[in-house]
Amino acid sequence: MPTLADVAKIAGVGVMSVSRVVNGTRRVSPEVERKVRSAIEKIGYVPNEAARILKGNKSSVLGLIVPDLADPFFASCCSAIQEAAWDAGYMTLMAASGHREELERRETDIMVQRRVAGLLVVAVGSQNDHFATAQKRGVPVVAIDRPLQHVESDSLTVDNFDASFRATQHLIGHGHRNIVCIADDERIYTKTERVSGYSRAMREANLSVRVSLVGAMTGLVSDQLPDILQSTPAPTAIFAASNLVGIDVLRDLQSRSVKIPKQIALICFDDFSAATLVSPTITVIQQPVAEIGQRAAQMMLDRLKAATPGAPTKVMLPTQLVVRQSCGCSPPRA
Amino acid sequence: MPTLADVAKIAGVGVMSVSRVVNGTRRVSPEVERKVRSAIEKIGYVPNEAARILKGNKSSVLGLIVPDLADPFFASCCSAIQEAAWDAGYMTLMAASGHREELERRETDIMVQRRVAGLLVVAVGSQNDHFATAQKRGVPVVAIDRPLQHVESDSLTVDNFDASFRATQHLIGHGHRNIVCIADDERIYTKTERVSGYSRAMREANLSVRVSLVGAMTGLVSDQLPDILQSTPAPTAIFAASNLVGIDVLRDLQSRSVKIPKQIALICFDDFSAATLVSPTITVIQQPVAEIGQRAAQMMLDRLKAATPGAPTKVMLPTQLVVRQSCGCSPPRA
DNA sequence: CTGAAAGCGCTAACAT
DNA sequence: ATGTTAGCGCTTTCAG
Repeated sequence: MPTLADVAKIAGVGVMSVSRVVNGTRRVSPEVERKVRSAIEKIGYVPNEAARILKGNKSSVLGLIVPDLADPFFASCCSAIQEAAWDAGYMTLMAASGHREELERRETDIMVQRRVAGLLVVAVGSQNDHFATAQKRGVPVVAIDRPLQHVESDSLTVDNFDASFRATQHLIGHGHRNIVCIADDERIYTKTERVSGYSRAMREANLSVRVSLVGAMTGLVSDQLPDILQSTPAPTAIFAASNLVGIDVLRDLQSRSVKIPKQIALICFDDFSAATLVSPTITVIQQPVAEIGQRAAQMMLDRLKAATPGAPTKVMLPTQLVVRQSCGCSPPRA
Repeated sequence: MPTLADVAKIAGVGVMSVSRVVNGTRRVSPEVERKVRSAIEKIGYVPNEAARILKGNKSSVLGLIVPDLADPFFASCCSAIQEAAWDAGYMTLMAASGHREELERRETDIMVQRRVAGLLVVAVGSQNDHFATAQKRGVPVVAIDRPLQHVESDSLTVDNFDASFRATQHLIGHGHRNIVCIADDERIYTKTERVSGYSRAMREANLSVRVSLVGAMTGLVSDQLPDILQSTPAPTAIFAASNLVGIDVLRDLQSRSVKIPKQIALICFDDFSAATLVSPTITVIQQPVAEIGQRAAQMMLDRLKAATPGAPTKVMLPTQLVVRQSCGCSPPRA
């Protein structure tokens, strides 16, 4: 691999002239510039980034850790972040934590070791001391989708509580009195917020709160749904606290030939591509995915530019209730 | 930031002892090891990766460039690659080319400049000289999903031709004689292979080849479909050469209340999550997404381990025709 | 088993 | 406007 010194030798100039031409740091005589450029061309010189980082201790690489890179929601976030980062001159190192705190910790440590300029993260655990450590080392952290427990940091979330609250009110407005909330049993921030929003709406309307947890520990949707449907008073609407749950519910309802929204209305947190393909189409709470990624990246860039620690910035984005057919607003097959 | 020398000073030993403890390069007396470890703990030493790279000129980072990080197919690939890379001690730098060759070129150059150990890429262009340059610089390239035109490299693809050939034969086997192939108008390898596979099957059966191109230049599916349906002889089956096209076709057929598979049968290249949620469920050609990522990563790791240039490895994975209802095999709502 | 010194490729700071 | 020097933090090499 040719080095800057090699270029200097061939061009017959000092190393700094070469450095100046390469980085455009200062004016250089056209004569020298020409010689340097042709030497670079000739031996195919490419600057060594590692040496630059070693010198300046700044890397223009951002770290991004999410639970699952294949999940459509996270993938869209990553996509938006990567694009915004690139536009600002940063590359993005991505890693999936597989929802495991231990892996997330190791990935975080390695990224810090690699001197990433900043860390964007959808955190999966509750300890989070590895993020505190990162910050102590001068690596700013932006939490996405969920705030960091026990650790102060910038964060960018959506208003899960309010969204669920309004979605539930929407169902109540349609005259539903027996509304069941079905949620994953994972204990993460977004889920508890969503359940809380639902609960608040129900209590405000003097209706009884009925939450069913499904998942690895509490059983599959297909196991639980019969019980839910046959409980008394019979539920007339379901609020699915995630699209994964919603899709399972939908599939199950279809296989039982339960008519939506006639027999059971359905609203689902998170949009999904099939929501407009099935009949009836599914009413969902839509998160501004691209905006989340974009704003999160922007927060990081601002933080990096400022270089002042400063108080953490907390942004909470609104969601949108996208009314389709499954809530009973408009007749299906319309 | 504390350095290795700082640790040495505090522990009262030489720098090399510290280095050896940190890397486990050689045996060190327990006494020294203890002192070093406690010193590391005390000042929170973290090795500086840049210095390591500068010394060794090897970075344990892989570069990954795909057209779109949010696309489910690419996202799944990325996910599998990242995981396999991590298990082998590599981190992954990801970038989206946005289907633009110029951007892809810049990203490639920057990654080479960053001394990535290898480059995995779903290439979008036809020039590809930037990949040739990368290889010349000692950065191996593995092409995923499509081979690199004009450039020799390892590649991992799926057998688009054979898959399309057999899917078309499947429709012919159901007695269909008028089968239309609808494909994106992008001029990429996978599309042409798919159209070729379809064409071959039709010609072998002495049936007339009818290909419709849709997309930015040739018009939307919703614009084209009426013409296609009303052409004579009336088509009784559609082979959609991608899931994007398939979903558009499906949506359009639904809105026209065309009965699938009774009036029109449908097979779609690429599985998609909605395919099992809609009624009838959609027969698709399934690509082994996770395996593609895994094997591609493995190819890269092998190549890095070997360190010998050697002849390019070309792997072509088989696909699977997942028979559901839309092809007419089993009655819908079964 | 341990330490000292050299140098990886680059740029900031100082000469000229 | 250009060149020279020093040193970023680490590991390889060579002595002890």
